Amino acid sequence: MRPAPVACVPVRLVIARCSVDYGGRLSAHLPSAIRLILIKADGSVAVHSDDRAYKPLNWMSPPCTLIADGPQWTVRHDKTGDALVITIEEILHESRHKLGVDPGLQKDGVEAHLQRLLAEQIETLGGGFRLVRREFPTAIGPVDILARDANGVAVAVEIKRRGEIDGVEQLTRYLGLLNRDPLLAPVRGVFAAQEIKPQARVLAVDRGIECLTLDYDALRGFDDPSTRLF
Amino acid sequence: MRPAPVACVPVRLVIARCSVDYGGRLSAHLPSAIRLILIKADGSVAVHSDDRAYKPLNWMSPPCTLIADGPQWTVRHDKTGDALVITIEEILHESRHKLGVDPGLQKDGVEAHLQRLLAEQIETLGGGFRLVRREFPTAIGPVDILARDANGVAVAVEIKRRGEIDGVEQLTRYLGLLNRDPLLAPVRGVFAAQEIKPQARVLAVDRGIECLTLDYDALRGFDDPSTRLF
DNA sequence: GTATTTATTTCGTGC
DNA sequence: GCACGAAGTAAATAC
Repeated sequence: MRPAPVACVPVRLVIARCSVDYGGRLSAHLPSAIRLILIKADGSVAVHSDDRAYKPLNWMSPPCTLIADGPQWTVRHDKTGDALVITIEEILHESRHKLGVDPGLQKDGVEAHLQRLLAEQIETLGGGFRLVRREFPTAIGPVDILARDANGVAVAVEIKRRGEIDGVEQLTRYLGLLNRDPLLAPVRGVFAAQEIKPQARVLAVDRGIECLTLDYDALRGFDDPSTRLF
Repeated sequence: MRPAPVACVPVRLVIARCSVDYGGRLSAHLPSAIRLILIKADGSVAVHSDDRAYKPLNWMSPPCTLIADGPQWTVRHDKTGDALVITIEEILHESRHKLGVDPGLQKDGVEAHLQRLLAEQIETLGGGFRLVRREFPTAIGPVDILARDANGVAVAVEIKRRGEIDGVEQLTRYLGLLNRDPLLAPVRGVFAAQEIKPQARVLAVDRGIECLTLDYDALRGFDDPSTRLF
């Protein structure tokens, strides 16, 4: 778990003519030039030129402490002692902005996207399959996909990018619960993942759960591109 | 060679409430929040929260093109077609700044530097050692240093900052090849690194490879320290 | 917790 | 231009 950013400390943007020295695992020097200095609420300091994409010319990662002694700003790593020394010659712009806590990135090449693709192409599970719903609610959390097979039998699908034992355990818990519902029981279980670990497969088969290896590219190929943002 | 930044295009700093979608090798989504959008002269766009150090939440690397259609900013990669869609809800700050061309980072202390220092001070390996050449070519790649010891026996040196097992494997392959050459065989092997992992050391010794821990500061001591900050 | 593998890796170097 | 290795790799995952 990454430490929560201190929301009351604003991000600080400084445009300045400066030179920079770094001493740590390596030594490095930046001659004088106008650069962007980005000081984040997490304490990190990054010195950017207007090229090399998102990567700074030099930086210090948290946990670190910035001490400004006149025009000499020293950023020292709290643990390793690595130091970044920024010598400010002229400040051309400075502003501070409160960003607040970020909800963070939702990566989707992962489970959620696989879930959507599989729901759209439910017959990947077998001919005659029909989707009941995604995120089918249960008392212990939502099942990724609930479907009915060609015979009308309920099928609970747990989707993972990489199928491991805990995913099988999770699906087992859902199946135990769903099978208590007379409107659903008996419920088949399908464990679907891009890659299923041998141990997980053994456990699944032992519990009567079927395994399905998902071909992400193939699923994406059948996708209707007109319905997507990209 | 990276394309020269277009100096007349200023870096652009935007603080905005926005949501972001990315579609490329993976799909990703950022829910609405206040973030820093950094648009550099090289065309790159980076969306930062005020944590996770220098790494943006999401970004697009050059060469790419930003097209602003009202509040929807689409950054499309010119070659792969990957797209970053930033939906702007509110702009809280915007400024542009001309940085000019950056003289760039002068690095010091990586493998290449260790190699140079050791080649210059080849007697670190033992009295009477002579350098044959750096980057001595073989069919499977160049050996970092080839030398002769005081008895004229060939010595192949593999240099790493951190000595791990794969470095020993690499040197082993070189030695196997070099020892087939009657002009060189028998060839001694030396595995030199600032830090050698115990497993790597055991493997090296087992294969008759000598280990040498490099003292970077001592090697550098022969260098003129007055020109350095650290 | 440590060790190993991945990455929208990025970045440099040699061919 | 492409293949390969290194990175102040960092971050996620296996054990």
